[in-house]
Amino acid sequence: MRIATWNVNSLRSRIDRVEAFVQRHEIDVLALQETKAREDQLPLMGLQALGYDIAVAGTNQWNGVALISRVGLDDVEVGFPQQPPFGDPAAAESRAIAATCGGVRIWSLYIPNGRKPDDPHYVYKLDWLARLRESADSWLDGQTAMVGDWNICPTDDDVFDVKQFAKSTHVTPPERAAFQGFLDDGWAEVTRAHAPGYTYWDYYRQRFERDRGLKIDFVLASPTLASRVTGAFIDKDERDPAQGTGSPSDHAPVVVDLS
DNA sequence: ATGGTTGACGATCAA
Repeated sequence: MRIATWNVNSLRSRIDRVEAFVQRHEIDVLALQETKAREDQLPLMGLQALGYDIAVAGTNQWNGVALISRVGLDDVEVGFPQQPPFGDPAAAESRAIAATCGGVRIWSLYIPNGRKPDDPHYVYKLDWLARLRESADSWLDGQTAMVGDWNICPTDDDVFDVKQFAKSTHVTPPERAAFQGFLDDGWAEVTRAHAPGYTYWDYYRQRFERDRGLKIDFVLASPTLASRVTGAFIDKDERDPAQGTGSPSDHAPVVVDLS
């Protein structure tokens, strides 16, 4: 089975790319983030015609997650819709959706960005991660994957220039500790060993062309699922403005193969 | 410190 995760930065504007991507790589399950639309706005007929079932969560233009599967899509669950403490409904919505696909429980996650370390959204990010970790502990026994945009660079190697991020989110010790907490609990990050390199490049300053990016998209697997991983790769072509139709997402998809 | 780019119920905000 082949699964993938992709922060698509608007599913409406990227639907042609998504359809081409799942066909090109014969993807069985695709987790999407930043879909940026309600389900009734999404042109999903093409994916359905290709044999995919679709589950969508999200109602605003910033967040939104989805799961697309051609190997079953059962027991769909929308997770962690709690309001942030400062009461910003836009930040609260639709950051997690789960389904069982081909016997694997898959969570598509869009961890809160945090904006700035002194912003209330940063507190919300850490709180959200703590809540996810609490729930995730009970999922370790199964064949479970938590995939998506974690908005954390776990190591200095995951940032093109650490000095430039001195006053930024994604690299602060509390964020890294939050990520490490999942690993301490027994989750395995299964993409890094097979697929080094960045997964995100900002749109401006020709960051992609100069390979000045971040590694923030990860697949965390429960022990039994991790033992099934045979490979992984980052589809950098999908981030290349010179390839495909229209502008690319600022993230590249990450693909993982399971035995 | 600022700017640069992209997307969306666009006249700014979020990333």
